[in-house]
Amino acid sequence: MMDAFRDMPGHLVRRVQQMSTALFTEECGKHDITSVQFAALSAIADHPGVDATRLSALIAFDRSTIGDVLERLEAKGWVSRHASPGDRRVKLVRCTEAGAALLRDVAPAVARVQARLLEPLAPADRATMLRLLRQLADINDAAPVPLRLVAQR
Amino acid sequence: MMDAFRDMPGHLVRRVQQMSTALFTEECGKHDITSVQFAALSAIADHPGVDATRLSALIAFDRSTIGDVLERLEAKGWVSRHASPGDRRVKLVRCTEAGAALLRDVAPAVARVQARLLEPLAPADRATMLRLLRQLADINDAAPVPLRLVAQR
DNA sequence: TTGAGATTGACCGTACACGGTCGATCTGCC
DNA sequence: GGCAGATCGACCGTGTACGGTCAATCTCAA
Repeated sequence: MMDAFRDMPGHLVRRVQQMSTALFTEECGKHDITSVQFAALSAIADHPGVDATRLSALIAFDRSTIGDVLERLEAKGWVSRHASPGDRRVKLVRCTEAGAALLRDVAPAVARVQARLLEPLAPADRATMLRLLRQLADINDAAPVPLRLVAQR
Repeated sequence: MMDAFRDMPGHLVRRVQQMSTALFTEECGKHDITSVQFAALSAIADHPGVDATRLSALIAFDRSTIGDVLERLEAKGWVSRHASPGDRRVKLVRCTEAGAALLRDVAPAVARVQARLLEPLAPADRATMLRLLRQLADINDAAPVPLRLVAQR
């Protein structure tokens, strides 16, 4: 029973996530962007004029975290925030030209991260892994109450 | 190409890790322990008298992080730290009786977390997922230079 | 034996994760 | 028309991740 936690899916997922982050830093660090910032910027580019709450749902970020991330993206000149004309509570976020250029520049490096992450697996297993991961994530999306909200109580 | 990042393994792994943490909090939160603290305490119980550096290697924690985690474990009375008789730089960590009791108490909840995390998958897929995750983590262990160190340059 | 280099734990700074609160604002229902 | 309740962004506190530095200490080779 020694080191039982080594075989626990929770621990293994944490390890793989760690490898993923390390790969991202290695491939994209020179662009001064993190994986979290890339996901946010990417989603903003795909959804011009989103607000912070909708964005956090799109990329599964905590609402409390997204504010800081947006601030860093804005400081780097990759996004701009403007008050919504219709609702004075809302700030709409848009990708700037510099942000779009950066997305184009890092795209190859990001693709390399995804390839290298699954590279140790047999080719057939890579597709399986992707399918199973997507299945877990999607099922959580479709759940009547997302996990996070359950955990809150 | 809309929302391409949704299909990236890196993003999916982050999502699944998120679900794992949420499940752990839901099942074990009432014991006032996090998944990280559980892994550390569990490893300490299995390796009485480890030092912080060796412990961080056992559970794949950052050396900078382990200090804070140990401090919290010690504050809760679950571990004790003593200077090593042979090497005055080293502090040896041991699990206390209270720590051992807590490990026994949370064991069922931790088992539930692991089961619930893979529950959405077909029974055959659960074993596959576990195998592939383990394969990725193990290969990183066996690498001549672990990923983190590569990233450090 | 002594000094160069490695190792250890403490500490710092930045980035995330997430639960919670607050004031401002919008909504629908009475 | 007005108020209860929902929603928005900002902010706070704690825990984790990780790269980096520092002083104390150990090791080994010259």
